[in-house]
Amino acid sequence: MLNQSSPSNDLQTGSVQLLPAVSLDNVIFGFHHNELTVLLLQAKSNQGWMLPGGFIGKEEDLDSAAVRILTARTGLTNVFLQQFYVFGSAKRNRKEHLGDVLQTLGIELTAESWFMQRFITIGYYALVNYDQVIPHPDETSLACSWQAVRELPPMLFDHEHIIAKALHALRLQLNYQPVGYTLLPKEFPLKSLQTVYETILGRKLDRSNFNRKLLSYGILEKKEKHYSGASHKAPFLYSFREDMYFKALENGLEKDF
Amino acid sequence: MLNQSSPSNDLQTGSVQLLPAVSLDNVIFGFHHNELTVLLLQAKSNQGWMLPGGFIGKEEDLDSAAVRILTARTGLTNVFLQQFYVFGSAKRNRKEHLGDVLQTLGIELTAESWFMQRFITIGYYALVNYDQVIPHPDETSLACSWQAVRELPPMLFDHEHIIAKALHALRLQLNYQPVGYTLLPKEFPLKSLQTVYETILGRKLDRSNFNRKLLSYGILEKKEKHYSGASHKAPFLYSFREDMYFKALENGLEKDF
DNA sequence: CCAAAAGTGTTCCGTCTACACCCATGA
DNA sequence: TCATGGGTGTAGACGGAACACTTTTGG
Repeated sequence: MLNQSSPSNDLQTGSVQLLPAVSLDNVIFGFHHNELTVLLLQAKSNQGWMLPGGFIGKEEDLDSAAVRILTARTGLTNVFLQQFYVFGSAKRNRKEHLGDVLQTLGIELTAESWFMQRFITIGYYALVNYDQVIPHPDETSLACSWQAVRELPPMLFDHEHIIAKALHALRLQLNYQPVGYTLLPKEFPLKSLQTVYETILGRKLDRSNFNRKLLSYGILEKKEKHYSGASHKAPFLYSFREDMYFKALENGLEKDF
Repeated sequence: MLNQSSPSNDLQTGSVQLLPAVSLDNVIFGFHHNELTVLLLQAKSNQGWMLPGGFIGKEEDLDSAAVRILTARTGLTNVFLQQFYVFGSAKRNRKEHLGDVLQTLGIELTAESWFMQRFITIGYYALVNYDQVIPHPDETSLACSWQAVRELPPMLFDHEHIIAKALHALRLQLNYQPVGYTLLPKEFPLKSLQTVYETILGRKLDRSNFNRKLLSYGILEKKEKHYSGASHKAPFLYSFREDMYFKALENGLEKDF
């Protein structure tokens, strides 16, 4: 019976029964030093890097599993997290590496082992505030740390491809949904938000036009000036108007006149 | 062992081993009598309607499975077929109905039966030429036929929701990818393409502006006039320039000047 | 000649783009 | 007072919406 063949392992979820053949990988984007970064795990076994992922409980919603996995590595709850693609090529070779990982854990492998079967993986991407994350490696990992998207370390499996696809989805999202609420601190100068956009899109934007456009959406609220001590005009700080922001996430961005 | 728990049934794929816990549903859109239609199956057991779906072979690419399932019901190969969402709520109740379906087939059900487990399903949508489809019901179905999207019959499971989500994805696609190649005959008047767009979007478009816009993409090629016998000016026929069309599918639509 | 639908042109308006100009700040 | 970067203004290009006018066709 299927139930018996699933291992009652506690890798991810205590002794909960897991859905077989399906995994989930989170591409967690942060923003630091004007760079777009991703939170990655480094495998103990062979020093390769991988996305924080996991499996889905037998009676667990997909979205809940994604949140659970994200929370386990970052400590965060309540972030923007969205499914973007299912990677289902039959040749997604987990196998040759996964053997190493599991041996490190002392898990016995046979040809029919649950872990050796073919997996499809569901990709989610998240946007989180870099400063609020406390990276937690899991048992199979040497390290859990941020890496610049522009110069990724050697990645295992097809995870480099998954990141590329996530970035593509994120760029599309910019066109019709707001971005930034979960990436930036509560209050921020417009220039920071512009840099976020520029970083995601990979190109420069015109300051004047960017300001006008973003303000026209009505999702920003002007706060007091911020004196940084630099020898130039102090910029105004802004915060997102939560009600408007989430409405815009649902319905898409449109100017209201 | 997992292998033994999967049924060697021949519902979908002969006696091939299947991926457990994952199914795949195709939303196959056609276009007929100025209506957007979907190809549906009617269950023998309770007369409810459902999407043509199936399971994935143990060593089969996801995309290949989607094509196989589509081909089985339509006879078509080589159509536009695209993954759009994974439905992973734990409460996706296949169960109460699936029992009926399987009893009709004489398959024995126990609580631990393979078919009774919780499934996630991967949604694909397809755009096909209505006239080229020869609907083939499967063994569990009374009928396989086109139904208007605007007045769907009573649907089983969450399939009405899946169709709604597919339509939404299709509408988004119109903004940055061309549509129509697989929906229309090789040569067609611009008015037909406009009706396709209007049907998908659910609103009227201005004829003049539509023509200008579509022609500006450079994916259409003007052919000879078509005399229909109606008492009005004969429209020019157009065909898609395949090279341009597929380039635009990849890179998105942009006018080239 | 007429109705119907295709084809073409025009005007209006809002948005995007590029760039210029002024303002505040600390050195 | 100077350099730096923030804030604001503006002219031109571009694209979408609405609508008018012309052309072709069969009756």
